[in-house]
Order: sequence, then C-alpha cells, then structure tokens
Amino acid sequence: MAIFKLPDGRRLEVHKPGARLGDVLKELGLDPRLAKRIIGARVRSSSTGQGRAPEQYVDLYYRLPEDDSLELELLTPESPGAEWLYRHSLAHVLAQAVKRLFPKAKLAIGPPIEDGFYYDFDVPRPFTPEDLQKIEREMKKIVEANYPFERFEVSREEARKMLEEADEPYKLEILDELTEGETVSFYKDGEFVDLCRGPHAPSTGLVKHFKLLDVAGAYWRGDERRPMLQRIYGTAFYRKDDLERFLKQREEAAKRDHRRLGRELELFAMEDAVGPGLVLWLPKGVVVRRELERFEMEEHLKRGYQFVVTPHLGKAQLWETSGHLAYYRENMFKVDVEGQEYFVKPMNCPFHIMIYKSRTRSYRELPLKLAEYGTVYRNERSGVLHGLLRVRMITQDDAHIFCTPDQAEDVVAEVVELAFYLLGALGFRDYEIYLSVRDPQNLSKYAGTDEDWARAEAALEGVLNEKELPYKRMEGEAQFYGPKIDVHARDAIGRLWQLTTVQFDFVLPERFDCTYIAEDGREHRPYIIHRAIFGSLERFLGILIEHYAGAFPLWLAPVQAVVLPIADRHVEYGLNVLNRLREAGVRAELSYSPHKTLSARIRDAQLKKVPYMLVVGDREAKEGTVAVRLRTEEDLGPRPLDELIETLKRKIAERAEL
RNA sequence: GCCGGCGUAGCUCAGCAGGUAGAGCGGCCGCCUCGUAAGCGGCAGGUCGUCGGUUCGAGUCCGACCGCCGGCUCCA
Repeated sequence: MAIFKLPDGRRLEVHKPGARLGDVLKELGLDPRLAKRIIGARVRSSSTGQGRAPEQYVDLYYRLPEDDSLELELLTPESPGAEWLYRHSLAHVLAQAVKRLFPKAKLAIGPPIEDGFYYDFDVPRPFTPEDLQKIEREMKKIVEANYPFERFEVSREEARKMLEEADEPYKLEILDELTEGETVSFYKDGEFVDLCRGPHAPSTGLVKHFKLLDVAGAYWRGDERRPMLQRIYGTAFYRKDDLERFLKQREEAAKRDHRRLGRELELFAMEDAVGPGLVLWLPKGVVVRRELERFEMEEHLKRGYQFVVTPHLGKAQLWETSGHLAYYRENMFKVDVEGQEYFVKPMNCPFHIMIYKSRTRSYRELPLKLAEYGTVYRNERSGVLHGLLRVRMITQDDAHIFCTPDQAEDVVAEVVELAFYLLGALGFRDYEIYLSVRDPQNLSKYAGTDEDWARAEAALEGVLNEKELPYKRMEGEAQFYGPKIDVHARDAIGRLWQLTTVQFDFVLPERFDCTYIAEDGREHRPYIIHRAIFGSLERFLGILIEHYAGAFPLWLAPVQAVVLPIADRHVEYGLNVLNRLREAGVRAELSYSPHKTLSARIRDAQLKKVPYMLVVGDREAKEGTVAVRLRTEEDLGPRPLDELIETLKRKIAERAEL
C-alpha cells in the first residue's frame, strides 16, 4: 500500500503496483488544476532494505514497485525538493544548447546539485565567458520551445548501439558501469536525447528562471589521471524572486570575502615575496586573534587544561615513531640541520606525547589535558590554497587529553560542552554533528583492539545521546586510528564550516609506548584524545571575518571607539577623552586631520566598522560629555564620559555585541 | 599537482593595429575650522609579476617560471 501525500496535506491510500505515477494520478480523480501541477514526488520507503534509498525523487514516469509500501509526497514546482527535478532538466537543456552550438562536444555527466546544476563536456577548446552567454541564449530558446521530456527504456544492446552512433564515449563508459539488471533509460526533449536515470520535469518550459554561473575544469570521475573536462555551473529557480534572492546572496557572500575585508580592515596580508599560504598578521588582526585566544584560554584553564609550548621542528626519527613519515610525508617540509634530517611539524601530537613521557605518570594525574596554540606547517598542494581558509601555516587550538578508558566519556562530554560554549559565544548556534565510526564490513583496516573501538564509539555516542544532540552516524568514516565526532557550524549567512573535532587515537599510545601507573601498581596504556575547537586559528579567523562581515562584536573589535574632534580647538579635549578610554582598557583612537571634515572621518570610521564613534565639539568639551554614534548609525546623543566608560567596560567584560 | 582565467601605482581599474604609462580612491602638502557616510586645490608614487625570445622598437606578440582567482568524489 502506497501513501500519497498531496500538496494540500491530504493523504490517499493507493494500491497499484507496477503502475506509472502519471497514470495513477489520472485515476485518482483529483482536481484537474491540481493534478496538472504535479511534476513528481519525493519517495520515502517505509520498509528499508534491498538497496532502496531512504529517500529519492521521482518523476511521472516512475513505476510503483511491486512491494509498494512507501510514502509519496507529490510535488508541484513550488514544493521544496522540486528543484532537484527541474534543475536536472535544466542541465539537459544546457547540454542540448552546447550540442547545438558545439556539435563536437562529448557529454559526460550533468546532475542537479545543492544550489543548481552542472554539466561536464569534453570540448576541443575551453569555453569562454562569451560562449557562456551564447549558450545561455540558446537555452532560453529551448525553454521557450517547451519540449516535453519523454522517457524511454531500451535494452543494453540497443543503448550501446545508440551511444556508439552518437559517438559518446563517456556515456558508453557509464553504460558499462551500470549493474546487471538495472533499467537503461533515455530522456528526450526536442532533438536532444541523453542517457539518463531521471527524474525530470515534464517539459523544458516549466522553469524559466535560470542563470549560468561559472565554467571550470573538472576531471572525468574526479580522477586526476583522467581527462580534464569543462564544467559549466548554473542555477535555476521556479520563482523569479528566488533566483534574484540567490544571486543577491552570492553577492553578499562576495562582499564578505575575508580576503578583501582582511586588506581593507588591515587584519592580515599575504605577500608574494614571503610565499604562498603564509600569513602576515597585521596589528589589528592580532588584536582579534589575541582576544579570541585569551577568551578561549580562560575557558580552558577553568576546565583544568595546562598549556605547553613545543618546537617547530623535530628529528626524522620522532616522525618515524609517530608514523607521520609513513602516512603524511608528502605534506611535510624537510629541513637539514647539521647534516641530519629534521621535519617541520605538521601536527603537535608527538611533542605533547614526549611531554607526557618526560616522567612517569600516575593515574592520579589523569585526565591530563595538554593544550597549545601550536603553529604547524603543512605542504598543501598549491592549487588548494585559498586566503586564510586553506593555508600552509596553521595555528591549531590543539590539545591532547591522556586519560584512562573509564574517563573517556566524561572527557568527551567536557570537550563537547566547551566547544558549544565557545562557538555559541561567537554567534554560531546551528550545528550539524557527525559521528564517524568503523566500517563494519572492513574491520581489519583499523588499528587498535575491538574492545577499545567499542568503548570509544560508545563514549562518543553516549555523550551525543546524553546531551540529546542530533547527529549523523557515518559508518566507515572513522580514521584508521580511531573514531571521532566532527561539528559543523552554520555562519551568519547560512554556510556550514567544519570546526570542532574530537578524535580517539589508538595508534600513538602504542607507537610511543605511553603508560601510566594505575592503582594496581602496574603499567597501563592511556587513551589519547586529540581535539581542536576552532581548528586552525587562521581558518577560523577567516570564517569569523565573513561571519561578522568584518563588523566584529565590541570585545573583538580591533578599534572599539574612535574619538572625533570637530575642529582644531577640540583636539585637546579629544586627547583627554582618548587617554581616559585607554586607561580604562578600551582600544581607542583619535581621528583628526585638518584636511578632513567630520563627515569624512565618520565615513572612515564607518567603513572600518568601528563600534563606537565619539564626537566632541564645544558643547561636549564644556560639559564633559561625548556625543555617541554607533556603527549601526544609531545616534545615542551626548553622554557623560564617566558613564560611557563604565558602560563600555561592562559591555566588553560581558562580551556584548555592541 | 592538473585545467582554465588573470597579474599595469598601496587599492580598484583604463591603456593593446607593438612607438616607450593614465584615472579614481588612499598617502603627503596647502586653503578651509568644519556637528554625524566623501569640502577645495596641489604634489609624490610604476624596472607594467620575473626571466628569456621576436622586432629598429614590447605593458602590448611568443615561451618558460612565479603568484593570484575559479574548479577538480555532491556519481546517467
């Protein structure tokens, strides 16, 4: 029995195994206006098993299965999820337009994706921006023509013949990879036919609001040994407003670009002469960074962490022991020290372990939490470097926790609590949590004992359940050395960033022969839990810059207040105000230049996103006040200086936004 | 690393039938002494990413290198 959920919320029970969705709809006696609007469905299987996806999108050609115990949510073009159908169709329209304009182009794949769709082509010459415009115009014609999408199924042999005639080598490769017994289907609209699983919108004219966004190289099958194809990205929305909103949001993201803001606000610089992926932190950027570190450090100390400082280099032998040379050598920088091989550290673990091992440890001092703002260097491939988000110098807010197996769950709980506290204070309130565990099909590839794994996975899972945190369980996503929790946080404009990670490590305690003396007087093996909250400070600050669009909350702002004397004769009083602020611990500057009007200097402060602007003129000098303007353009009027200083001190201490 | 695009003053960019460099912003100076997002005027600032080639002559054409930007497992 299939349950049909109608767009108006009604539910119908249908039993028509083997029938096509489009035909079934005709027999339901629905309001014809409604029936005409239905373009497909989201299918949820109520019985899992036999490789059936838990959720899939289907079009009107979909055949209800023999075992039709499922729920079909019928979709109109406006329904959430319907975009997966029509974007897929737009990908075909894109390919159709390319084929018309560039008949030699070979088709690869063209799926719908998160915010749009793409199609990969093998073409003799790469597409230019002008080509994109031409292609887009051709697509408009195809949309205008409103060709219906027709599905037909053929035998494997027939499909092979068709694709050989069409000379589509990539499609042939796809055909060959289809598993035995899988239906081979084509979709046809107008003159264009494409091997395709579907689903599709009923016709090319359904969605008129689309835009081609970018063209980029992409390897066939994502494999760098295979041919480089040309990928065209586009997006599409049923409603024009939604397309415009999406394009605006892209512009908004571009405006927040941390590389631009970093330069404009003088937070950091990257110079060709220094080297790619290496960051120069400017004074204002360091203020933000230090404040962040100070906040984080305080919270760590409250929870019993101890800070350490370790070298930037270590002998080859150390990295041999840790296994980094075996598994990570490509990313490590080698240094010659008096004829001996050293490596710049890509991680802090071996050093923290050496600190642990610097004397005999008792169970009484566990859990031992060693933390470090350790700058590590990794030789990231040049092509992946990106502003602060992907660099070669990485300052981790790193810690290694040495604990007994019994303590593992409490330790994890504390880390998770700490992470949410710190991220929450910075305005990250929406998370996606991933629990990565072993692949039950392939247990042999993991280090450590079954007992340790079971225990660690239970600890991680136990904490998430205890705190009632929703999470996704990722089978087989664990590292070979241990299971982990990853936290992705959503920023102010809705993008997700992977930040916190908590990982068990069953390899390093063995390799370094870490031990502690337990109550029984014997040596036992500790667990090592590797964790970082913000991850890399470079990357996190890049994220924060974009999250706040450069307008940092008061406590993080590089300049918290700027004093603005109106004319020459107010500078003296302005300097008094400045000194009072600085004595009170407020980061303040005075902005005065005989070349610049007050308006111009206010504009400067506004562009630098300074939270408080304090205008001083005759009235203020006489009355011992300052006229307060906020960067939100709110005018608070004159305030007694003493009162304002107290307010600022309080707000900074509270880590208030403004 | 690979594919494509790009690389002119601190920033954003113009200049390209190859004849030897320009604007705005910013900086500095002067006038103005100014009440909440740009007052007016002047000056300085460039081995046109680097190296090599073609040419009487190269920012402009060719090649190599360096760097930046977009992308490279969201599977018909």
